[in-house]
Amino acid sequence: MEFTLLANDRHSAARAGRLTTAHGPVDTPVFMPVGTAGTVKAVHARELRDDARASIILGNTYHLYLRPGTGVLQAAGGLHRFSGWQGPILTDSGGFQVFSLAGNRKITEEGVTFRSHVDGSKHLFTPENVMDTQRAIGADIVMAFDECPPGQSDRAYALESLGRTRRWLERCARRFDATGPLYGHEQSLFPIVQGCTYPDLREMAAEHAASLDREGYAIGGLAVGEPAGVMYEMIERVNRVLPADKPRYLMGVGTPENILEAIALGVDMFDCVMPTRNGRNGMLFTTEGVINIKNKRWETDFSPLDPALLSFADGDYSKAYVHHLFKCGEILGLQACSLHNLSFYSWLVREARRRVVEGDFATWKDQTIKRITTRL
RNA sequence: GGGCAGUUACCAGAGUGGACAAAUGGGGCUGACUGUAACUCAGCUGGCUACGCCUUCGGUGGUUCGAAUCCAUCACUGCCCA
Repeated sequence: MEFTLLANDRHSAARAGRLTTAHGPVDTPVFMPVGTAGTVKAVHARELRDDARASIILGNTYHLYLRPGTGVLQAAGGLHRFSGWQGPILTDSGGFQVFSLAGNRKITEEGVTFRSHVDGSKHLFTPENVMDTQRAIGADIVMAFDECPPGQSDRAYALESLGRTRRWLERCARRFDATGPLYGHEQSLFPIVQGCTYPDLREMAAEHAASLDREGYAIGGLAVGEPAGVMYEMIERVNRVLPADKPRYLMGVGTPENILEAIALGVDMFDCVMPTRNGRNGMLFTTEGVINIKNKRWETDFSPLDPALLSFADGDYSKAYVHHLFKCGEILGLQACSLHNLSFYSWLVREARRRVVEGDFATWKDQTIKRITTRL
C-alpha cells in the first residue's frame, strides 16, 4: 500500500493525498461509509460506488466473526467476493464493539472475554485471533485490537489501559507479520492511538505507534462524550507526533463540522455511522443545512433533497416525497436518506480536498461549517 | 313500529360514585443519534397568567358533600324482530 501526499494547505495542517490499495486508489481526505455486517445498511454496493462515490468502506470484525463467521467468509473467498463490493475495505478490530457492549465482558492481559449480542454465547478476542479473523475477512486495511476506555476514565485507568493497548498492539503486529494474506492481495495493519483526554498519554501512545513503522495510523477513543475542543486538542497533539508521510485515520468521527476541523488538523481518513444511522432516522445533512425530513414543514416542499449533490436520491426525490415515505414507513425513505447523506459526506471531503489543492481551504472551511450546520 | 346495545380526547378503546384532564394502542408534533445489539430511543399531544387554576367524557335537567360513572328525558348510531 502506498500513500502519496499531493498538497499541503498553507494555513492549516490539512493535506490532500492518495492511498493506493490492492483494490484501487483512495483520494484523501476520505470518508468511509460504515458497513458493519458486510453491508452499508440500506445502500447497494453499486449506489455506494456510482452515487455516493465511496472509494472505501468499513466492515466490522466483531459482527462478521459472529455472523457469518470466518468459515463462511473463507469459503466465499473473503469479504470482497462475498459482498460484491470490489473497492477497498477497512475492518475495525472489534475493540470498540467489545467495549461498547455494556457488562458481559472481562478484560485480561490475554484479551477480552465477552458474550455475543446475538445469542449470549461466550467468546474470547485476543490480539492474535483478531488478526487471524481479519486475514479471513481479507480487508485491505486491518485495525489493531485495542481497548477503548470510557471517555471520562481517570488518569490511572487511562494509563493502565494504554499499557495494555500498547502490548496488544505489539502482539497484533507480530501476529500480522507472521501470517500472510489468504486471497492474494496485500493487507496493511494500522495501530490505534489511545490515551483518553490526557495530552501526554496521547503523545506517548503516538510515539509508540509511530515507532512500529506501519503504513498508516489511527486515532481512537475520541468523540465519546468529551467537548469538541478537547477532541481537537488531542488530534493536534497526536498528529504532531505521527509521521507526516503516512495516512491518519480518526476513528468514528463524526459530524460534518468535526470532519472539516479534523481535516484542518491533518487527518486523512474518517468513518462514522452518522450519515447512515441519522439518515434512517430522518435527519439529512445538506449543502444548505440540516433538515429533519419527518418535520411537517416538508410536507409540500417539492424541491429536490439537495440539487447541489450528485446521487439520484439528491435530485430525483423531493423533500415532500421523502417526507411522505417516512410518514408511511416505506423502506425507500431509508434508502433515499442513507444514500443522500453518504452523498453529502462524500461531497464534503471531496470539496475539502479540492480546496486544499487550490489553496483556499481555510476560508472555505469556515464558510461551509456555518452554512451546513444551519438548522432548516 | 318493537327489542337490545351503544355515544369517552385526532382515531380506536379502557374506565361504571371520590386516587380522572381520564389507562392503552395508533396517529400527530418535537428532539436525540459520532470505530452501528439503532427502520431506534426520548418527550409532548384539552386550555391557561402553569409545582396551581379553568373547561371536558352526545344534549339538557336531576340525585349527591362529590358524577365520565347513578336517575329522567331528548338526540343520534349499530344490531335483531316486524
